Amino acid sequence: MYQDPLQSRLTPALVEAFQVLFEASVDPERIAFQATRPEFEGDLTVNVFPFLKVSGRGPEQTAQALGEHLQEHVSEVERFNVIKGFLNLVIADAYWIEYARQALERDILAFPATGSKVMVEYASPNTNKPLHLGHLRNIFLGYSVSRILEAAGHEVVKVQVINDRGIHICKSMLAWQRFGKGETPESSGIKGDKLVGKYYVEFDKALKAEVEDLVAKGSDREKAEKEAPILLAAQDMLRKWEAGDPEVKALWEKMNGWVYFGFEATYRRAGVDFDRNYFESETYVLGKQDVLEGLKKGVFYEKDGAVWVDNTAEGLDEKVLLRSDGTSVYMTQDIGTAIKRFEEYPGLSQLIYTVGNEQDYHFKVLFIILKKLGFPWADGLHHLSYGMVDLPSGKMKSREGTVVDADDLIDEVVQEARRTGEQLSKLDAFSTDEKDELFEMIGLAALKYYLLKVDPKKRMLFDPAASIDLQGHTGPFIQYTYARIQSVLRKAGSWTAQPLNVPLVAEELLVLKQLHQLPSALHEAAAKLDPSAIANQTYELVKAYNTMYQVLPIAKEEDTARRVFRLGLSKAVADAVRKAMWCLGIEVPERM
RNA sequence: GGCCCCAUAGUUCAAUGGAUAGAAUAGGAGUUUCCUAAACUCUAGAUCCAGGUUCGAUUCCUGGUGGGGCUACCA
Repeated sequence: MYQDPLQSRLTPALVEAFQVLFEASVDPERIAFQATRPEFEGDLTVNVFPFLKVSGRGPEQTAQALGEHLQEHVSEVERFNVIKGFLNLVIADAYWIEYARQALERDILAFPATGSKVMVEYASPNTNKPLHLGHLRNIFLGYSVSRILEAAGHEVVKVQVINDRGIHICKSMLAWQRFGKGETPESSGIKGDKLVGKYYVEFDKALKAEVEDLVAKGSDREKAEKEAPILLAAQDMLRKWEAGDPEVKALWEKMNGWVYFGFEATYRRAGVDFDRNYFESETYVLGKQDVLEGLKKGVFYEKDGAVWVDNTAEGLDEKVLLRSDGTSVYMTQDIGTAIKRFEEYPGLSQLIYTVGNEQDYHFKVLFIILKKLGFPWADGLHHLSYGMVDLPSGKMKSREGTVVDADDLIDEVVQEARRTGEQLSKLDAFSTDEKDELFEMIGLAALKYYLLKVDPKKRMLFDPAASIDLQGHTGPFIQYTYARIQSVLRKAGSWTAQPLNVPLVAEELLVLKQLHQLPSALHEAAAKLDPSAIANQTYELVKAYNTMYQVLPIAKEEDTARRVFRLGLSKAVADAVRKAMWCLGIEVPERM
């Protein structure tokens, strides 16, 4: 379990106290600290209820005895008070002042290198449609987790899977061939992924028309939906693709090229990148051999000519891995791709799949299979499962046209940032380019923070109005605080940090306590693959800072020692905020 | 049908089994001759229901209600 410096100082002292006072040995893991509630005096609280059996005394007596021991033996503990079973410890100012000094000198959000290498997969788009809001949660989440793991000392490999083959892209290709009249992104001015998406919709329209036509002619609807000529033509195209037909391949390459170019533009604007792209067209053949070997080893079994895995002992079902005609299913290629990745990147300790929770079952099965196949790395597989994004109007459904397009959404948040920014008219000194850059930064911060402040596991509601909010618990609020500090530091001119030897005032202490919590939040975020931990603690920190800023003079403080201390604290907060936001994939401006 | 996830102020989100359940937003009241008011202060407002475990349950267990997802020799 991770402990901050204070806790790792106090824990052994408490263990010792139990030994000395009660002749009892307690498991250090069981000693839990919590921040003292603001209505009581103290900084850190130890709850002694769990140890009453060990101490053989009442809660007050136990806490009192422990408190006395700590006060005597731990220099950081200045005094304490006991309320019921709660031992509230007052930590000496010297500790906090020393922490402020350290935070000014080093990056408190950089953990020592662990030597372990982690692969994070965080996008797996199909190439027949542009990216939407759901992809954005996926992308921002995965990117942030990559950065958090990096800050936590791991080496990270960021990858995406591009589903570039299959019936979906053939549908777009066929519709373009029939109705496109040679339209290209250049000729139409339409972004490549949007153009291909347009023909996917065209296909769907044509298919519906054909089905209606067939039904009107007396055909059964279900049958018509399976046998509409345009659908058969698309299936035929897929077969030609698999057979390597040069004409089909050329068209496929051309249209996928448009899509990649479009995706790249969106990724660039969103500020994310990948170290390696996996294309389904290259990986879909993988896995078959591995399944056959598994069959030989008796891990799988054959039934009606198909290869199955039996996971009933694990509480799951049986699942086909190879059809009776020998062809693969999704699971097959995922098995093969995982194996390939561990071959390509020897020594990977973890492979994290950032994929929506509708695939929970799929990954449970995948991981069990790889374990059954005996791969030692199978324990390092992890599904970072995130919840769906709902709209106020309900679920996003591409069929009903209720999806929120990623590019449009980014445009909107940036526009909103512009509207507010122009209104506040604080930016007169900015050039047009500088303004553009700033509004882009603010808009994206609003969007990213909105999506990242929520526990990834949970389904969330995307309220467009709230997502472009720039006030309150938002990314722009954090950016604003950062810019504010930079402004103070600029105005302060040059100064030299020096230790403070007068008591801290309440507002300074609150800021320091929140700053002190930030590394723990990073650790939690890394352990749980949950950016919301660091997002929320960063918010707590800037809130405390703003309160201090409001009530205490900083650059204008007349007492020099206090002045440089507050400047130092301000800079330490700004540095930590910048790094914390970096962990979320969010940039911070020097002015706003 | 089977399996999985979720339920907290009007709304959107927090809360390692611990003290009087925190924020934001919307509502009400204030703060600017002073370092950026995208800020700050005050105010009102919530654990789906019923059992159980525990010194102590929003948290764990069982049942119920409501919502969502998965459950093809489709991709």
